[in-house]
Amino acid sequence: MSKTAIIWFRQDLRLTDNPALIHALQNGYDIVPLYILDDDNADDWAMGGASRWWLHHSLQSLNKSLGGNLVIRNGDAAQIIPKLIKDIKVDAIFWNRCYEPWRIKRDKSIKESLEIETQSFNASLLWEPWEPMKPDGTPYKVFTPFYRKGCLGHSQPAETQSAPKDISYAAFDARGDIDDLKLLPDISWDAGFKDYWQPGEDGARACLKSFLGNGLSGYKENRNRPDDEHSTSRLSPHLHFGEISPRQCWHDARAVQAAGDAPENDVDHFCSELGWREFSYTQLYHQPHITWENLQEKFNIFPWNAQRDSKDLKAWQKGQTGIPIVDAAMRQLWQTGWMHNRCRMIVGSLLVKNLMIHWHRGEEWFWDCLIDADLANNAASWQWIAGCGADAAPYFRIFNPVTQGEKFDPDGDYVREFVPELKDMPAKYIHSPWDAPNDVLQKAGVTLGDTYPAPIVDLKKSRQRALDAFTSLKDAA
DNA sequence: TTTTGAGTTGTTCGA
DNA sequence: GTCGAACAACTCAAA
Repeated sequence: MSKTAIIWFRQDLRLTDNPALIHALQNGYDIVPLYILDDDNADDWAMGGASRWWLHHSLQSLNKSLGGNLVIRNGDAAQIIPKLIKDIKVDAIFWNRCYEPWRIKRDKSIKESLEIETQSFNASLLWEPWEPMKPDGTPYKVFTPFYRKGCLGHSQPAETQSAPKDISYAAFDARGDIDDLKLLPDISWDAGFKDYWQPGEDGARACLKSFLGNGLSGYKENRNRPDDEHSTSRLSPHLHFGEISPRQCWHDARAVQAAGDAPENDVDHFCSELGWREFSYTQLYHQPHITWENLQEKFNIFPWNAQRDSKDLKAWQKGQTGIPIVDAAMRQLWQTGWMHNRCRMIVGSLLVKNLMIHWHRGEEWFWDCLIDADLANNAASWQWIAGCGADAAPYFRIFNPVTQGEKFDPDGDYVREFVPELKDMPAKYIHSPWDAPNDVLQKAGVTLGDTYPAPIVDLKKSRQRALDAFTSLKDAA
């Protein structure tokens, strides 16, 4: 007599190294693979537009790998799952854990309410958020000891498990249709996305392979260069949707090192970036309020400039600030659904410090626009750049976008790619066109305030204003 | 309990 | 052009 199990796919849209799936098959279950788009339970954090685009294509890829057997539902998982269990004769349900507060709450409630066997597994993290703890049992608040002692001192990341060879499916016809989830936008702002990305497990594997071959060696230095498309792994959306496991990224990178094809310090640095992802998840798990509340309470009285929200925020969002590297980065985000990490810091610093706009506005915009939008990483990183996080940048660390541009995009190629109005500007002035002599501007066909905006903010004055605002916090405390 | 050393990612200024 | 110091003081982790 065959047994049937639902495999509830969530942020683990893969067959390789998928513990819930492998567990079911090893224990002789026929499976019903299921995906539920559950906006009902998501509180403030229903998936953003760019993420939905990615999800649509990732589900199509997964469904293909599953021989067209993926069951699709839309709505409250707490109602859908009991109904499915009743409709199909199901003996067990298995899933891989998610760590967003709303999902933890929902999954716990579902687990308690079901009368069949349920079991959850770890597919998304190298270490569970409750594993790297200080000797006194509390979570780390500083990255370096968290990673070195808490993570590396805890255990080696588990080995990668192969994809199952044979999958037996339980008979079930009412599968539903991915198209009915209406994940793609009505207005086709996503036109450029497909040129840059291949969602799905095959795309994820290709992405890792390309990075290990082209980007890993030299990563520690080159990772800061937005003008070099191979300088970062670009694995973030694949990791977010679980199309590849962090364990595989870790072990495959170490294997390249063992083969002598990448220096140890580059591989260490890549692994520590995976560690930062773990750190974000640990923070969110132990302090679920970080999505909206300043981790450092003294920031609760910070004088954010609410008046600037409308005009300056729009200019920032649309890449029309008149500051080239910022505009290039914000347009990269809009066009490709992704932004280089170095640039995320630069645009974040400008928004929060120079424009003194609340980090919530940046958090919301990134949530909607990023294909790799991830609750833990997004919240923790915005708190970091705003200076109110657990292990945040010191307040006086305010990025100068001109200096940053000259340092990390020295030829201006990144700016030229995304800000074509400036494509004929010489490298010397491309990061600060307002400093260029008239004849240089004229030759490049640039008229500030006409063909390209004049800067919306004076960098020097606004820097000082931010410093003064932080000083006022200190005085108030 | 107390003490000590350290803390992702920067900028500016002056020698 | 290059280099080191100042930018503050605080919290965290661990001895």
